[in-house]
Amino acid sequence: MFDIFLKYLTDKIEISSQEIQLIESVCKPKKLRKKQFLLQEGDVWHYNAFICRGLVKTFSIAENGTEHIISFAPENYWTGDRESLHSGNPSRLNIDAIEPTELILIEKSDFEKLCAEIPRLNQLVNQIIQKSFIVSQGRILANISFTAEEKYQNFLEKYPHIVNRIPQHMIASYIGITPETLTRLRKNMVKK
Amino acid sequence: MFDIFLKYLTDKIEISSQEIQLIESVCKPKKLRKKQFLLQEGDVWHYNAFICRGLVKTFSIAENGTEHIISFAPENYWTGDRESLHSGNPSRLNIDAIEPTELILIEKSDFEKLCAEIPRLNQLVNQIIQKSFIVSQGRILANISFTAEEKYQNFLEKYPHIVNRIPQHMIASYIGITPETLTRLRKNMVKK
DNA sequence: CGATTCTTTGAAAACAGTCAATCTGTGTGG
DNA sequence: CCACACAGATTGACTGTTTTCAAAGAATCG
Repeated sequence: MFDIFLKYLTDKIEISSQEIQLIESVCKPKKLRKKQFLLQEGDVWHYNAFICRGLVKTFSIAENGTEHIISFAPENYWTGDRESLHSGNPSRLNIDAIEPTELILIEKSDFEKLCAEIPRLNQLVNQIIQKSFIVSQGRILANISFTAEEKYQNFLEKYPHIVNRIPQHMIASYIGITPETLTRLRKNMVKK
Repeated sequence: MFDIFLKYLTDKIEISSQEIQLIESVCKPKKLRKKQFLLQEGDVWHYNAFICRGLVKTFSIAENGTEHIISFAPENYWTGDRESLHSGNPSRLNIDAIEPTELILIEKSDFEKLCAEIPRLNQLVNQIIQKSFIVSQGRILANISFTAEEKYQNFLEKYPHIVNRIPQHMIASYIGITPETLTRLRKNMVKK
């Protein structure tokens, strides 16, 4: 499992074998079964999590019980709740596994030490956060300016690699419409 | 104008007088009249911009000419297009002044030098980006899970300090509804 | 196979958008 | 200082889209 993470890292930055050892020493591998929670509302999140295999989703649950999906994270993506991680407050989010998943957890304090020791890693992390921000700005624009159909199209274009691994009703949740509406809108799209 | 920026900085991080000189040497003050563009679609954005006084908005223009507002930035906020800044591609966004505005521009290359020279500043920048990301995640959740009325309520709660400086139709644009719908929804809220 | 999860369908109701007209307040130029 | 122009807000009537709820069909998994 660590080898996957290592491959990801060495693809992005140069690291010495000493640094690799340091990193490995703080990595906690974890496996999730389908539907198993990685983070549950009310708990404090204090990790950085890297997905090696599988697929998880981050979501919030409304008072009426509806799930609203904030993000998907397949292999080679990071996940977690940065808000809870940063503030130390109980999370309002949930993360669970859509597929059986293998991931690596790094404790907040360990991760900070790593970043202090390995400047390139620190840079990488900051780049990732910046990129996440840019992506989420794009999603906001889609949210406020696109029609339901355009939002779906946009999703298909942006995430072709994971579309067929995600049930339709979760895509509906992600783009902010009901599953029924998505069904109908797809029927319309086929016609054209 | 620089004094405002300096106050902001010294409130957040410690800086030596030498560093202050260095910073000041790369700051370009700029004034905008109401409705004046800071950035126009198609241009490449290569600054970091700090608002000292006034208020600007960042928006995208749809094919039919509708403006979709992605963010507001009043005094003591940063603005710009991180996507264009990062990629070097022409921007798809516009930034213009809602109020007469005074701001400070720092060239991308100068800014990078500053960050390299002043680690605390670099840290501050990364914190700001991380915070922006957390905020935009919250906005996405609001977008996909709230009703129009809740979105408006949410806006009032989150931005009380600037609500009365922003015309209603711009708030409507920001939350992704038409100005007419906002009018009606406000009338409903008064009743209760 | 049986159970569960996911998708589809239908009909009605709620909601939001469009377009055009009117109203209100502000500020500028004569 | 007034009148007029302009931007912004509101209203009405209408249309179109999306949700809701309930039920029935697929598909998948153990």
